[in-house]
Amino acid sequence: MDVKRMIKLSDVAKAAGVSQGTASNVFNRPQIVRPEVREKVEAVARELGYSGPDPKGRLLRAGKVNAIGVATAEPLSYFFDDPFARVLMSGISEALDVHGAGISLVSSANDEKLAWNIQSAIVDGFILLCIEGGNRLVELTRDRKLPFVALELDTDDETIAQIGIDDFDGARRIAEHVVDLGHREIAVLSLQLVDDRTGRVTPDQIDTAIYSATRDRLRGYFASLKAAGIDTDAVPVYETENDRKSVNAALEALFDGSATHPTALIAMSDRAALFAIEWLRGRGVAVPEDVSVVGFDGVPEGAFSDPPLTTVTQPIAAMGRLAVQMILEGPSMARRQMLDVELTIRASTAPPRVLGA
Amino acid sequence: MDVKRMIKLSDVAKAAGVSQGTASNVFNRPQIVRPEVREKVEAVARELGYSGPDPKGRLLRAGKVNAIGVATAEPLSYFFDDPFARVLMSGISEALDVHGAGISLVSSANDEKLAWNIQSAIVDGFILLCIEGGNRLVELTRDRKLPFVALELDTDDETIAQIGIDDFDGARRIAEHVVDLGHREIAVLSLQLVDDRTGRVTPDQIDTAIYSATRDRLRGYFASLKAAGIDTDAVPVYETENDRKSVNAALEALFDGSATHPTALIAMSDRAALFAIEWLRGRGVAVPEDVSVVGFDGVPEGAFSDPPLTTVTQPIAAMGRLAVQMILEGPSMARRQMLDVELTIRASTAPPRVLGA
DNA sequence: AGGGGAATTTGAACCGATACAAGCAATGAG
DNA sequence: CTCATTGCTTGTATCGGTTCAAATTCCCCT
Repeated sequence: MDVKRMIKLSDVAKAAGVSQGTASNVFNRPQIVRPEVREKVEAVARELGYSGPDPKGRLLRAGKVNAIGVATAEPLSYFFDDPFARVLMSGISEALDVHGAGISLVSSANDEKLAWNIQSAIVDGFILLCIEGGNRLVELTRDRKLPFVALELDTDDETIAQIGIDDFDGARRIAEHVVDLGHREIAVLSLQLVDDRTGRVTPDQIDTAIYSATRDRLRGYFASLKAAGIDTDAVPVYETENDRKSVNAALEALFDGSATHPTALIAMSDRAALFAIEWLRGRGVAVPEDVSVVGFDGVPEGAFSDPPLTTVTQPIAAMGRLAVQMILEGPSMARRQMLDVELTIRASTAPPRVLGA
Repeated sequence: MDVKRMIKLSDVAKAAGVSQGTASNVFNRPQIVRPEVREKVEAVARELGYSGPDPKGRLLRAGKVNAIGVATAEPLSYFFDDPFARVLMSGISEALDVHGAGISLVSSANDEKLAWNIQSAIVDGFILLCIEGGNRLVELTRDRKLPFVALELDTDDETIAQIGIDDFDGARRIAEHVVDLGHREIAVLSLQLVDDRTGRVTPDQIDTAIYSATRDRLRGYFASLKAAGIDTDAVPVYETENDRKSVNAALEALFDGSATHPTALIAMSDRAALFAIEWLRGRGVAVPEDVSVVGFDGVPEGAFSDPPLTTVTQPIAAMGRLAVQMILEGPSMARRQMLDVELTIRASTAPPRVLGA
């Protein structure tokens, strides 16, 4: 036998000789019950070792949990290890603290468990961190019929509440920075336009992208390049999977093949940019003297890389705060929020070396 | 009006012309219900927009939440901003991932809200992060009558399940390192022995400490100093509040007053040690050439400070994993677990400058 | 003493599910 | 043809509370 059955409110009520309703009031609205009755009930409760109503019961009746779930298709430790996630969670925490609400972390790298965890999470709403498997995440969450907002979700779907950044504008501005420095030979390390493809992209493939952020960033880059009189059809664009392997493959194609090479590399993520810097320095190519490199996202590591990375910084904490606000304030807010990004110019960019100098 | 009342299992059952029990089975043990019935129910559910049983209801019946709460008397963002907390949470996450359980973050800097949050958290157990206000936290949690384990709780209370480190041994070993280098003029930057007191401590105050970790570390230091033939009664020990202000005050007393000063500073926390290094360098005192400094805890920043900090490293992630295990495996485990620490020797310690050299 | 209004208390209905004993129908064995 | 089995299905109790209309009690006033 376990410790004998947990005693509950009705036990206390019976033992104190009052109705369950009154006992409930003793704990929830003590003012409305006569002091002597209250004390009697409290005494009995203490004697029986009863310490307040079980939240599980209250919950069912109340409906409100006072906690929101943050879900992602990664292991739980992602929330504490990943720099992006940490800043985001910090923003979320801040906003939630103001409301006195809690956070439930919902996650699993394994799809089956993820589904179950989302289905059974006890929360009032979800914030989805769609770094990976975003569509699946949205699909699963939609079934819960709770308010939710998606972050970093790469789609145009207007039926989903989401917070994003102005990809086009961010891309446009960083490309502008690059051409303003005088670069004309530019290559792009893109993220994926469609699944499972890497390598050089032809211009007409851009409009068939299924990932809208990739597409918009590309368009942003091209807008600035065109404005500078560069023939964008001739600009090499390589799709990568945002990992070292595919980035290196793209770099090999760009640098090993021909006599000339780009003087500036525009990467669509800081991660890719940092891989690129590493690869270049490994080859004795100086950054930014020989080749300038820019990223996108503004992860904290970019500030400490060597050289520090010029990039487009997302307002990550602000996104977190806004997400909480959208959940808690209900559907009164616009379904799609687009935040402005900031251009962060550090030391990975410089004017191109003058020929023959 | 809101969206019309959420439809529930009994609605589906009624609409499908089956009993609620059968409807429940369709979702929980589909194998045992005849395929045609199952399909009928599923069809009705889809039609009515019912997507699976509400976890709130299930919860009450099942009793198990499949999530554990991590509580601390700090704002929520503490979990993501503080380096110690992050490593700990990472360890907790790892262990929880294996069990497929979730995490609820329970916290609030405000005592009243903290109490409420702990009382109403929907969890199977708690891990208490007792950095601050540990006793209050324990008191609050005990009332929930759920399994819990306290981390960094500074007490000898044997009735509380807790995970700690061997403070005495860690202290002994780092002090040994210091005397082995040849230091004889040593000062200690202590944490608090009792509340609300800072400044120099007399030897006899040590045994009246209410904080056992502080006391044990001090005893550990003294054990090594005594073994090296140093008169511990003459060793200056300053209580600080682990903040810049009280650390600086102690340093002023140590370095500004007299002609001689210690050649080694033993701080009881990395935080205090890092403040000390900053203060010393601000005065043009070279670390470790003029003064060696050691810390305690092994926070990640210590590895990147200038110079990198010699310290006692706590097995933080291991503590997190163990905590989860203790909660999930029930009371079968020993109530008090003491983990070994590791001596991390970096560049903030060196032999003392030879006089007149 | 009687009446009216305020202050408490009661009892039962819910909240949304799961579990389990008991019922029923179909199949197989004897 | 009857009795067991097997395989679903049903009905109802239970999980642990909160809520609210109705009933009761209390207090004060005329």
